[in-house]
Amino acid sequence: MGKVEVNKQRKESSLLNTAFDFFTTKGFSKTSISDIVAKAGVAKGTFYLYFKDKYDIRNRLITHKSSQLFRQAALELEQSPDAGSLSFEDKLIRIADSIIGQLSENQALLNFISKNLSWGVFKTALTNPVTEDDVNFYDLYRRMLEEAPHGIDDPEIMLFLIVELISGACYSSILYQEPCSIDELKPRLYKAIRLIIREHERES
Amino acid sequence: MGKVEVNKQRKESSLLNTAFDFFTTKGFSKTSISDIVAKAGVAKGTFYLYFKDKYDIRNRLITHKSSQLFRQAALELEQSPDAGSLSFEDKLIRIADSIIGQLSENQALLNFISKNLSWGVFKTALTNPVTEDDVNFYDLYRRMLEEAPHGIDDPEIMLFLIVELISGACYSSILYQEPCSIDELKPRLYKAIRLIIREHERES
Amino acid sequence: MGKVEVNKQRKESSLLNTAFDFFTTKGFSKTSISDIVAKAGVAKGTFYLYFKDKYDIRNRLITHKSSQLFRQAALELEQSPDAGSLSFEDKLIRIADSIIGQLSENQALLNFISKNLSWGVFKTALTNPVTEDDVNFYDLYRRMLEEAPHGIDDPEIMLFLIVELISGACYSSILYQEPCSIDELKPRLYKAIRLIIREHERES
Amino acid sequence: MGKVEVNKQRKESSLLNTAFDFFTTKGFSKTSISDIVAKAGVAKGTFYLYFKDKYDIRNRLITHKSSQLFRQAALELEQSPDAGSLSFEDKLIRIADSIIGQLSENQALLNFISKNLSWGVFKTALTNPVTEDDVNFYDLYRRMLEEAPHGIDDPEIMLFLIVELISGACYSSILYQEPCSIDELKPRLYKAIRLIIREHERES
DNA sequence: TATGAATGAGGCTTCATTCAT
DNA sequence: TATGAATGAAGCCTCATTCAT
Repeated sequence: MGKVEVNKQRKESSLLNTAFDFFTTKGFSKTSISDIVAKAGVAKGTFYLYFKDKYDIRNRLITHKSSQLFRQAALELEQSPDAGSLSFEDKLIRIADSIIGQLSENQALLNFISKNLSWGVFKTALTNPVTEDDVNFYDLYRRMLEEAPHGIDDPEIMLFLIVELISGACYSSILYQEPCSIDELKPRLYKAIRLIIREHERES
Repeated sequence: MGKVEVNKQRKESSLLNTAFDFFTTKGFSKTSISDIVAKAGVAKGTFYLYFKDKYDIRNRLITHKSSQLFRQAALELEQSPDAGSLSFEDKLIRIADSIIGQLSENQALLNFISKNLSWGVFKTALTNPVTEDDVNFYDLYRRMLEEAPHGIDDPEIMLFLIVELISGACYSSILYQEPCSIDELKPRLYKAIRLIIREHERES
Repeated sequence: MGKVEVNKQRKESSLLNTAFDFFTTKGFSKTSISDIVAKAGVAKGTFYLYFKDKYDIRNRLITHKSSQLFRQAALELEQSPDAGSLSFEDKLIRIADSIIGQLSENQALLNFISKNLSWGVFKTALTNPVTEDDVNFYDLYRRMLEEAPHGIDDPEIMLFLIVELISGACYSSILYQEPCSIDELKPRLYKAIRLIIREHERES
Repeated sequence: MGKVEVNKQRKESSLLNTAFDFFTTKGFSKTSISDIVAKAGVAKGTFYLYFKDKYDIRNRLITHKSSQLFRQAALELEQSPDAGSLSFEDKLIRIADSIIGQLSENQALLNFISKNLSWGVFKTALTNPVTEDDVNFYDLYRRMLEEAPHGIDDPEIMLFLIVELISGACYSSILYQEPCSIDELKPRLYKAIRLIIREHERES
């Protein structure tokens, strides 16, 4: 609240942003604390007032950035005029499409996240928002599930399969155009996702 | 031929094996050249006679180990009594199953490969065997394709999707039982793979 | 001001002195940073807080030591009782004699400086004092020139010739008594210097 | 004589030439034996059949190259049409001029020699030719002295002073145009040399 | 005579982290 | 809370030289 409080927030933010810039451009292991504090304009010791160590700041960044990805996707879905009329399957595809879009436009972010992502970190990111405006994607997902007409078997496994498929596919096709560009891949990818969803839909 | 040549082979092997042990137990970045040479019983300088640097030995290991994974899978398929009667789809599932089996039993290998794998490296590994007994999986895959009854659309993309799905799924479920154990995951995973394959099968 | 500042000064001094000792006894290329920090009693990393690298500390030493040489010579000249009555030519000879004297008594210094000296470094040393008590010899030289009765043509070239002659002559004769001892050489050397000066004196 | 003998000569030559190329371009300490043998096309061990160590090849190069400098200067003087009519003083100036000319046109050589030259090495170079076609400059100098009309006092000291003056002056003015270009310097330099010579000429 | 694999000490430098101020 | 000087282990790599072939 007080000036002091605000100032602390500013410092932490500054460190996070600077670290993110370096991690995405130079890579984690080639970025030094010196780099970060120098550009953030604080003393070396100060870094350790805000973060336990180098890994701490990285993990906080990953969860925060992943969360923002979903936050943005959820927002886009919500604000879409036809949101009401979309099926569960369509909504998931929309979310996937939004995330792929964001990653395409921010390849540094994609690289940073993929290199460090695991389902575990991921789940944490989506379940335990770090900032107040981080989204709790799991709540959203649960709400969506309720709308599914026939119910979904093993919804977490289903999400898991989809996330892994997307994450692997994006990394390779966006960053290296391998085995093809993301645009060429999309139809195939989305079809595969739809098939996985349908497979999990409970027979009526 | 001579003693020298044999000795060189032994040294290189020794370095590769030792490095692999360290990479899989301590991790790549926490393994030092000193660690490797000390345990391999050679001088530090000797390391640089065989490998350009630390990254070089890692890449050679990844490609070699990946190749061996497929080699073993191909071998098992070939030696299977019912090999002749299997459909294209079934054969792919068998290969996947073999690889997942190997990775389940060698989690250190799984960890090492996943952390460092990309489709690019992967393709290289399968296309350009480093050792003479490394398998050229691409040839095998091409032969299998020919047997597919109706032909396959975009066979490389299909393989890509399957590989990414398996690789992501294995990492999380084998190493961390997240979101469930690999055995629980298998039915869902294999079903998803079958769906992807069918989607790529050309309509008759 | 504070303790810290004083401590830093002490550390830097300690490093400079220790480095000088090693450079003059073991030689530059055979002196390692390890040698220096070990004897100076600081950590290896500390060295790099004060100097960019090994070359940096060498250059700072050369300029500083050269400057001190001239500082001492100028001081002796100034304090000499007959200073006022000396001609321009005599003053230069006095300075040369003082420097040669110092170098004779400190052969390690002579060896260190000669091996690394060039007119460029030299001029820098005399023009840009590094410590506050380093002397600006160029100012002194300019003042001396004004006293020359008829004026001097190309005073910088003249100084250059004298310096090169002295520096080459000292190195060989002081350190190796080749082709003769410095004492035997002096009359010839000073005569040569006087001739060079006269040659540059403008005809009245 | 035999083929073997010739082959050995070729190898040694090849090593010397290659080393010279590297020393003059990369510098002595940054040139490795590996560099030399690789380019010379011989094995590493072979190097040590011809030279004791790295310093050995450097010293042999310095003496050889210095000697060639004088050889060429002596040759030019000899072939000059007016050679007969030149005074002792003029002949020395001619030699100096030839050497300065050669060094101007081969700055790499100048740099190499200056960095490593001392009167001791120099004298050795001129007294003990290494190749059969290296010149014994001392003999020539002695013959020239005999022609001097009145005789020369301390001829070695005189030569020493001249050599040191030229060598220092060349280094700075040819390589760095400091304090002026060699062409601007020449009149002053030659005049200084003439004065030194005259000073050593015995009064009749 | 010639090779080149092997050596291993040692080089320089970086960096995460601590702690006195 | 903030600083930044100090640490010192550890990192990677080079290279002159040797020696078995």
